[in-house]
Amino acid sequence: MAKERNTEELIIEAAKKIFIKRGLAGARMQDIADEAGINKAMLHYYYRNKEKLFEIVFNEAFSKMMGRLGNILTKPMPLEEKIRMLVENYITNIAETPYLPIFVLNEINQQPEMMVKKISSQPAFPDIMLFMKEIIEAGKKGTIKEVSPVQLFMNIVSMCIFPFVARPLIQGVFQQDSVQFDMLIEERKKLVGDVIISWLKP
Amino acid sequence: MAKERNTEELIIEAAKKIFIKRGLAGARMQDIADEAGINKAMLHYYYRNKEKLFEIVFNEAFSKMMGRLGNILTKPMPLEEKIRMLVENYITNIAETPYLPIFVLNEINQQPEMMVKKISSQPAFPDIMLFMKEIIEAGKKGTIKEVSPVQLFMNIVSMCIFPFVARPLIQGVFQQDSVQFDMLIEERKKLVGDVIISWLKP
DNA sequence: CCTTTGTTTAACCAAATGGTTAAATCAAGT
DNA sequence: ACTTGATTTAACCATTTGGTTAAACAAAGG
Repeated sequence: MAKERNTEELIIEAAKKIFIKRGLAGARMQDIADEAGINKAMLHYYYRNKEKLFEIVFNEAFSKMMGRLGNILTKPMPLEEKIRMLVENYITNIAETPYLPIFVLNEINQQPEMMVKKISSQPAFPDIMLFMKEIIEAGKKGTIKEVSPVQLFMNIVSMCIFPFVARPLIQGVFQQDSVQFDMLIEERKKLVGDVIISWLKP
Repeated sequence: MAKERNTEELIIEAAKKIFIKRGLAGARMQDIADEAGINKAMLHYYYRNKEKLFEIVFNEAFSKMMGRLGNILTKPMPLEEKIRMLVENYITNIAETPYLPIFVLNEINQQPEMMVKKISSQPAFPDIMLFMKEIIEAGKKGTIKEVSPVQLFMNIVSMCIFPFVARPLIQGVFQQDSVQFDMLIEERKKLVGDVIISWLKP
């Protein structure tokens, strides 16, 4: 009955590559089939249609992008150390799949309603909520300056993700080749922490 | 001979709306024609083909996004004040056309080669280069901490632009309605300046 | 009035694209 | 060997889509 059970896997891997590169509108089913080295009909046999296939790819990409934040946030350690580790870890993780952010962000902007549904059904990011509470309490206690935890979060995530999203622009404007760009990113693993911590000093 | 000379303008306006909303791959020529309230053939009559039309829209969007930086950078004033004004002004400007950044960034990532060509032919952003020199000198003089001007620039632009690019995500995760989001942005006009300045304190 | 020249439209076209199907293939189970 | 049920393929289909064209229209100029 069952043949090689990895046709499904082949398809998903190929779909990831094509969708993330071209986006939902720009991706072609034929290209995904070619990338996987299989017949186009197999895509529909295993995953019904383009949207269903896209949904799987997108959900995984989305989880990957968000999940990387959580696992740091929960660990118990001094706040400053935690923020520094969060930044370093997050940048390192993104650098492994640098095209994920622009893909996820663009598709989200293409269908903002999807976001509302997806978020509403999800566990509401308890890690992030806990971290925000920690920030508020540290502010009241005087350990750090009192700041809006949402703004803090936006600042951290902005400085971690944006360089990857704007990579071709940055390389163009500042005339940086790929090696130089990677060095900038490496430097930011500490630098972004510095920026945030200096801002939070009471 | 000539009828209403604003058909060309109608087309451009419609093209902007559709391209910025859907991207190059997602935009449909028929939708642009409908938006402009004219016959589809007119698009080709005035602008040859989809790519030519897109190029016009993209170039204007790109210039708009970059140009907004320059006009602040050149004015002579104390560095701290200049940075604060730059941030406030840039955020205000982006807020007027909040969909431009994700559009420009996504299309750039879709065709990174185009970036190289476009940048190479442009005046190389002399405003930005001057500003970077000013940062280096202020660092040597001890007015501010010695930092990489490229990193400084990335930090500023990241915190200014990213919130707009990630808007649906931010609203979802932090359960912010549109009014609340606008308030966050308003707050950032000063806050981002604070973050940068505190980091630059010697 | 009629010619001329730029503008606009409806109809049309070929290629691309997402999706389907009927037949072929393959791997057990008997 | 034969049956059975899942898997795979080539050919096909309907729709969409970017682009074209021939004819209609409109506004001067003579």
